[in-house]
Amino acid sequence: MVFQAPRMNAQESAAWVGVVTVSQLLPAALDAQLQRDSRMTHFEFSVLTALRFAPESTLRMTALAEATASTLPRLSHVCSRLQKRGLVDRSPGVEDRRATNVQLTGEGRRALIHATPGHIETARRLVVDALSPAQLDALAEITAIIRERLGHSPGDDQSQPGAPTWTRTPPIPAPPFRTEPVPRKG
Amino acid sequence: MVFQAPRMNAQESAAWVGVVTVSQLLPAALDAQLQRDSRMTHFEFSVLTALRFAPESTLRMTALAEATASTLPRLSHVCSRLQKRGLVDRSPGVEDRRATNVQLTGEGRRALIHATPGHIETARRLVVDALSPAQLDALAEITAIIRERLGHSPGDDQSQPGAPTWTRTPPIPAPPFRTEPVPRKG
DNA sequence: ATTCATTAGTTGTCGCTACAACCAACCTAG
DNA sequence: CTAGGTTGGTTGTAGCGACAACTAATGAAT
Repeated sequence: MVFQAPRMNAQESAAWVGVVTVSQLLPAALDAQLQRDSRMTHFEFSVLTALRFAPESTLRMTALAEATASTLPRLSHVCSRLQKRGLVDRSPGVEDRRATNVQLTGEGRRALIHATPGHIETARRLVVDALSPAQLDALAEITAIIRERLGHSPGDDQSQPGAPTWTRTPPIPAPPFRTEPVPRKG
Repeated sequence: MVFQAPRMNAQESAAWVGVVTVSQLLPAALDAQLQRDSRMTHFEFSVLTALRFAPESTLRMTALAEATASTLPRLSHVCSRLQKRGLVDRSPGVEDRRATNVQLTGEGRRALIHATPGHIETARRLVVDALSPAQLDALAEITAIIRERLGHSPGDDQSQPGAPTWTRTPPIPAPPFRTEPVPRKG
């Protein structure tokens, strides 16, 4: 294994500083917009959106954690608050009684429908509409690579083939927004 | 101004979800590594690094806020903690007595020197070494565009020519790492 | 000189998240 | 059936960041 110099050239540094800065500012911007316009966190929005596209508008905690690239403890706290606000319901699982099923309520759906347009506008204004199609492709590819790297921790060397290579933060992304005018069936 | 559909196609969605997911996971990963190995936040690391490359290892709060793409209140809290830990000193300005000059202490420099290699390794492992030179260029360009968009808020329409176009989160990035083998003087 | 507005920074409070500890249900192996 | 381990989830705590309110110093206008 070749030793990598612990320094960066100008090209590397520009890319690194860029991605770090955006990673710092973008979440804050998304939270600010959603808080201001819809009184919810971007993470809460992600949770509600994940539920929205799930069958029965219901997911168990583990699935929800994967869908939002989050952790159980964080999710548990957030769902408690969302439940207190009446945006989701929680019920123990029937098949496996350890499980907890989280369901989007009518009020939750309404809140989400109210929040979505502004959020997508923000997403367009800050990122999507600012980039060329080629850049969008590049960004998707680059983030996919980084996400894969983010999956495994540094000490995670006992890679069983076929087994998941990540420990805590699963690489599965949040569900994308509904794409395009829905294609006709048949 | 043309109305933009509040939906995304597959291409847009992939890029958006990608950048959001990375923005969520990358800061956590950086914090985790630095906390584990050096007992400091990534933001604290940024602050110390900014000071390290400043003349006299000193910057006033405002400059430090710009250098770290942060806000005064946040910075103030962080500097208080860093001072308590003996990593920086704070002294009132002489020219302008409202100002506060923050200086890196010897101990702060030592802590930073201890932390830096591991952090750069992490940066390489997670991002830099995973991307081709073309991708690094693309990433730098894309993040520059997004950063510019992140500068101005949506309601910020009274753009005075020459005046800064941002309100709260200045777009100026943190100082890059020292580049390449240092060029010989003369 | 007095007033008012602006700039620089600090502080208080609240909400969110990470981490660790914990509990309960399931699932084997004996 | 029961002991030990694993999985699914919750809770407690401590620390960080956002926002607003505040103080203090500067500068400009009268």
